[in-house]
Amino acid sequence: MLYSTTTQYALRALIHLALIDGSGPVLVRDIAAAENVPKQFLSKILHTLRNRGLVESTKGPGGGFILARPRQSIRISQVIEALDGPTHFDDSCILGLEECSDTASCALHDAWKRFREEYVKSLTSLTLEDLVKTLERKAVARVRGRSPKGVHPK
Amino acid sequence: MLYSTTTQYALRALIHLALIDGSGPVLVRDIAAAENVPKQFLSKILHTLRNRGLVESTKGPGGGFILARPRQSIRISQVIEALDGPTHFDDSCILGLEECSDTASCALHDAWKRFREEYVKSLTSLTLEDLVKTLERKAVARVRGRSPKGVHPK
DNA sequence: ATAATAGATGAGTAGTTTATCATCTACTCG
DNA sequence: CGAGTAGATGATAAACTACTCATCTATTAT
Repeated sequence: MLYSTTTQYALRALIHLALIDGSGPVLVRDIAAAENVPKQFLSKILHTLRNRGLVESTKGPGGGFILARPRQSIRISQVIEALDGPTHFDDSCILGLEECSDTASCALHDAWKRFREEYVKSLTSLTLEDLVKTLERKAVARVRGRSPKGVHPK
Repeated sequence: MLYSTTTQYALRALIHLALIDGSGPVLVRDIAAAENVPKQFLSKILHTLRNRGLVESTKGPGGGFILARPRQSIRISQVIEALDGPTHFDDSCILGLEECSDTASCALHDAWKRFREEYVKSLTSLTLEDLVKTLERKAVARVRGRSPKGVHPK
């Protein structure tokens, strides 16, 4: 598993918030139910996302969580960094060596470096807005796909 | 960290064995010292590598570990699978969803799929032999690089 | 005020990972 | 055979992850 459960839950919660962006605060309880995630655990994850400036919370009736910034300005890489730490995207050695740089490097350094750069680039370019659009596109495709009598786009 | 400590140690031990391939069995103690890894822990990792058919062990004086197959026929992907399980290269959902296939997929499914395919391909094509050659090439480059009076290759 | 609502937070539990220790088994050599 | 060598293995411990429980604090409505 590439990401910890914590990071997976965080991404799912933020995607959930991005999908209903603008409709006011969302309850932890509702996110937990919709995403099938333990409520109290999610509460703590959202708390650290708040400390990282990704969401805002309000207490009391009518309270809940909203995105702290517009969804097109929250990058997936920022979410992952917020929870797994900046070292996730570091040039740290894949074999766990202390000393592993471009000049004195392990056997997998070059292959891993090329790969990691692609990875970081793609996660840095993706925002919550992009994910919402992807989901909307998929939803449309599914509806068309299941239309009776073969109603398909040209 | 992409790989568990266990997998990192296993890769380092196998690369170590591949480097001195043909010189007879190597002691756990020697691998542990060279790779700076706890000896007894490494012993257990090597034991599971033996169960997976990647190394062979002999007890008693003159004993130790050797590669079970020629180094050009041990793929990096096989080493990782041997320890992290086959699910590591699965098409399992990056967001941890139960239901996430090409038809009903999460917001990151497509991006992740493209990426994972590249990743699996590169680890499947790399063998221990390739890593040994990489290290040898690097060693040569370093020696040339530090030659006095600017003795560099054309 | 006070009752209801909703997030915040400390303490504790269960399971996994990463080890360490002691002991056992198998093999070689003299 | 028996002494030494080297891997095999079970028990245990520390640290981390993924939670749960109980309680506290802040906000709103009446």
